Amino acid sequence: MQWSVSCYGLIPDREPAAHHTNIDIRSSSYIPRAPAHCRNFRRLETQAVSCTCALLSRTIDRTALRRRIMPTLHGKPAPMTSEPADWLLPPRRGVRTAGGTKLIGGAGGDSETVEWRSREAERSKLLPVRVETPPGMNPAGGVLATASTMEYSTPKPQLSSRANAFSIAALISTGNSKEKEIQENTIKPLEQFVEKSSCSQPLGDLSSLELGDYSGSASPVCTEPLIPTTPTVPSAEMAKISCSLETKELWDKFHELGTEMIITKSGRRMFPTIRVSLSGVDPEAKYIVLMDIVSVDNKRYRYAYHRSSWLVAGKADPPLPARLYVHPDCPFTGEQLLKQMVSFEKVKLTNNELDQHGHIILNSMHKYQPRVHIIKKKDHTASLVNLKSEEFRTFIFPETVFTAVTAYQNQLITKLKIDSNPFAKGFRDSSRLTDMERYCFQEESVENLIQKHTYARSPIRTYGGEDDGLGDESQASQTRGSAFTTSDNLTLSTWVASSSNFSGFQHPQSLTAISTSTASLAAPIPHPIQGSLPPYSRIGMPLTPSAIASSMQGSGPTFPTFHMPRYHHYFQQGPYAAIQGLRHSSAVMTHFV
Amino acid sequence: MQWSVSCYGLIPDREPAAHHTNIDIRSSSYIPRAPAHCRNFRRLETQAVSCTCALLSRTIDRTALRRRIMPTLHGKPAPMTSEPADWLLPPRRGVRTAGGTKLIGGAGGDSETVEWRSREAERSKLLPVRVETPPGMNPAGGVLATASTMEYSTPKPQLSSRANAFSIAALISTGNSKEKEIQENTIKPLEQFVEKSSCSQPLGDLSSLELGDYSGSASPVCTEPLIPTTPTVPSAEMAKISCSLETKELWDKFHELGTEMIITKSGRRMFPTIRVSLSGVDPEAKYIVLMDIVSVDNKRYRYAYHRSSWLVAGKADPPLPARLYVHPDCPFTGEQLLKQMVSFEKVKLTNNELDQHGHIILNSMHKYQPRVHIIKKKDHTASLVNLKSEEFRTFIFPETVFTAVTAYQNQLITKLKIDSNPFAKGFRDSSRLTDMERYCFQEESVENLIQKHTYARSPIRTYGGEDDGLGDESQASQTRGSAFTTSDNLTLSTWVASSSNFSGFQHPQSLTAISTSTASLAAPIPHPIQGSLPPYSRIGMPLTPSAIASSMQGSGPTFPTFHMPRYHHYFQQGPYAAIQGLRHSSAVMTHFV
DNA sequence: AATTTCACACCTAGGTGGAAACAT
DNA sequence: ATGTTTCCACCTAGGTGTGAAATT
Repeated sequence: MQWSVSCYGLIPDREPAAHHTNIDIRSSSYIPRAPAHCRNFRRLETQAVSCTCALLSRTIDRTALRRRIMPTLHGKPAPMTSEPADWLLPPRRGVRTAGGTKLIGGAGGDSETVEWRSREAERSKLLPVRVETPPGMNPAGGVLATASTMEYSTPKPQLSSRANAFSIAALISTGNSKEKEIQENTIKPLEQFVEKSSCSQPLGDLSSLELGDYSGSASPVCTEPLIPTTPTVPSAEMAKISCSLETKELWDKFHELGTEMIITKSGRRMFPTIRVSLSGVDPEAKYIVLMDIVSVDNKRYRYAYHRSSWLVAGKADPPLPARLYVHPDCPFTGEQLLKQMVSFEKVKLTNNELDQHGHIILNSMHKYQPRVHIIKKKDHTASLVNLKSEEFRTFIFPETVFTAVTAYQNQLITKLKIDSNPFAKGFRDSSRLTDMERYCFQEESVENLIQKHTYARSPIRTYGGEDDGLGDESQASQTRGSAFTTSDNLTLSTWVASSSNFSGFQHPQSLTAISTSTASLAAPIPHPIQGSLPPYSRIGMPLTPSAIASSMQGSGPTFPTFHMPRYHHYFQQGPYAAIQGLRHSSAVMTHFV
Repeated sequence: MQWSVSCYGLIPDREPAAHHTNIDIRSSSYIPRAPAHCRNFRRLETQAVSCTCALLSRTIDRTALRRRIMPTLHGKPAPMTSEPADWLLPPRRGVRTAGGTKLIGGAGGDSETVEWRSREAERSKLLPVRVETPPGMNPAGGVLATASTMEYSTPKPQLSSRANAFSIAALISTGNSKEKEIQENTIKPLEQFVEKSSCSQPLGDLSSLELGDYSGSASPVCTEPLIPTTPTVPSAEMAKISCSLETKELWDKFHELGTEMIITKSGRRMFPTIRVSLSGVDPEAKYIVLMDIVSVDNKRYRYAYHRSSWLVAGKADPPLPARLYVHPDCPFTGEQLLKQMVSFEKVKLTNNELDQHGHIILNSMHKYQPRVHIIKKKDHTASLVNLKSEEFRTFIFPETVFTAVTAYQNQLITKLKIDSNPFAKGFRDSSRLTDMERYCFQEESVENLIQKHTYARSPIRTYGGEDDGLGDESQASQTRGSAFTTSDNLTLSTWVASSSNFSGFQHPQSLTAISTSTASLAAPIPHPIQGSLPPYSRIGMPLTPSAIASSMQGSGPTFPTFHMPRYHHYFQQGPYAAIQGLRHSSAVMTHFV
């Protein structure tokens, strides 16, 4: 069985033989990506053209098969008879050249059939994964979602059908009220777990926080605390601080599907990135902004491919050394915080217990909640270790809950990551919006939308110096997070010392909806920042307690610098950041104001 | 006339036709770089193989001709009869494949001859460019330099001859005593200019520094000061500070040839990078480290291609707004400065007077001297504007003098940049050291040398956290710079205010040799830091005086962070950084110690 | 059988010099 | 005739998911 591909629009002075490639998809030797002479096609063409011919046909191994094909069985009524191992994946990307794409061959027997079957099956993954099919949803699992809820008519049957099924548009809540309502009325599986587990957990030994004493150790091995939800009453000054999550829409998209974050030995960035805007700070004061990630519950999970859902797989694995990630630009002046957002794009997650890079260490298949802390450097004459004088507040955004994984479980998460993370652009379907589709629906291309939003708004989070046209998504929506604050004598050292205890957990139940808050969040139970200390500065050394402590003494300013690469990077982070709603959920969730 | 090339060692399953390319070098259409199917060869082969077949033959335009061929006429006695416009450049890079290289064709008439002529002529550029042929040097200009001074026998005549002429080894002072002595006894043309101009310049109006008053303006247009060389006596504390230039050998190499730095509208980095190590600082104190670039003299230069030398072309152009470049990691703690070097790799040079990015603005074809300043943040309660209390010192490394250009003038500088800047690796001759040469001279490959020096030494400038094997050139040689210090009431504001005056200049005459200093450097004339203010922080805004001022108030620490990409980047910066001497010129040039 | 690791193609982001086009 | 600008191929550096292989 052979597929062959012809690419149009190539520079004409190449030999035709090089343009035409025959690949035996049954050959025992797997063809990795496009061969060099195929990849070269791309270079011969314009930027917009993606042509990876060799990938039109390939075999997949068991694991990939199970992950990619099996989940779709659940949602699709079409009977599956053949062994999954015999299936073939459809081309991972469509072939699109300047002149068009044409499948020439494809003379396969059952393979071809199966390929189409699985392609249809994949389309069924359009809608968010649910444990139960919610009322009002298509029981079949959303095979028709593309056309029905997104108001797209059926796309071209060949490559574009699958491509469109996973298109940005198909995965976005574009404000279409019908789908919007359905989603809001539906219990998301992740939230089910979160809320169930949070409710089942007692408050626990949060009161016995001062047992351990690792504060003097350079590399204390501390365990990860659960989320304490009952903060003390903050000082009036700290209470005024509010914190909003940038790119909330993107986070929401992931949250609906059940966010997963890859963890690797060498460390993997989070995507989406935690980005917050702080307000209510004193422009003259200095602040430390940091984040950590704490367990949501005491459970280990597994992903049931046949049900496309997460299941509890038992008790949590032994806790790992907890780490703080201090923002590399710390300390900030209040003035800075008011003008610019704080992006934690550089934080990395790892499953390596012995990590020496200061990455945050997590257990795979566990559920986690990132937290953002802000500490006021109140006393610049503070000693190195005695940090009892500083105040801090903690903000939690429930939509940022995620499951740590070493490989993606839910294919929709993979798809959403690919479509929204610019670094994964190489895996996108280049035929997402073909010329035909644009013509048929008079719809603006994604690129146009991005451009519009890029230039229609003025950058509010940056100084105006960089005239490179950045500023897209600068008014992207935000959401105010719930805040836990303490101004008592709990310190970073205490966080370290106390983190060897497992604490009870109660997830903020009312925070899953935007713009609401409950007074129960202000219960006067201290909220220690717990965990071992992160490495020192940019140098890669573990941050010792004294190092973190010394970083908070004094009132030194962040000296002016000229470059903003750190803030550049994800200002445009793929289609989502730009085209997802301009709403700004400005409701401040702090009840201390 | 046609050249054709056959590349060996390619992956065998490519069509032979694709391996063999015939290119009419007389064709009117210029072939830019290697065509795609030729470039592809490179990908098919190993990393070490570079194959850009199409460049074996090409025509060049007038400008390139004048710049590249004409200079070689001067040094070469061979008579030139034909018009330069008819010449052909030799292949810009050699063709080297895993299996070897073979010139198949080459049936040209005079073109071929001329090509060989110019190739030989290029070899004459081996030695530093000199205005006068110094005694002891080959009067012909060094055509035989490769064989004679480098103790290489005549290399292979074809591609490798030229390749070797520009090899790293040929351009390095490898410690070979014979050449070393010759070089040290020779007056370099740039130094001639520097010293002549410095001597001919009166001290000038250095005393009338406080005339202007731009200190309150956000974007004051100030002129660039000449180098003041007579500092006041520093405070005892500041006098202890010494500053050494990292990668001095690389700077020396460029200095010998007459360093040129490209300036572009959008800004161009410096190469080599200004990197200094500071010692004698108070570990507990906070410091600001910044740099600026000042005119060396009041002259404009032009490059005489036919003489391969720089000539004075008249008085300097009107001065441009002077800019300070504050190191983006400021403020530093003294502890940090003692542990790590300060790299100004991100500073950019521009010729755009209206630059809004905070890049340093220079006049093309003018000679400049970078300076490094360190300011102690003495009083953390200082007001925003009143900065009269801080002390600072200035360090000048004469080997970092350069001429700003919009296009390289001296071809040897181009060659050295290409060979030493990793970003220019694409322009390197892959055949610099062929297998044959290695065999003949039992010489270690450049790669081996780099590797040796990479792993033989332990990193001393970084914390040990990053275990990625970096640390090469970590003990690379340094040289102590001359220091100008003041502890009087001259401030950054004063620098701004006074920079609209042209000041006299006296270049430190004794600093061209390592480890010497003259007492005249300590003459008690204030050394203001002058110029307009750089943009604010990473945000891209011009740095206002108050911004720079506020950055120096308080005693706040640089908060610990985890990543050190900024310090990674140029730790390995091409062969030179690694293989150029392990000497550490540790002689401290400050006479205040 | 489930999960983790690894090498790798393919991106983003941006630093190089070359050559032609442009400006003066 | 000389100097400058622009575009581009070709690098460095590193962030993506992929699928086979390794590990548990």
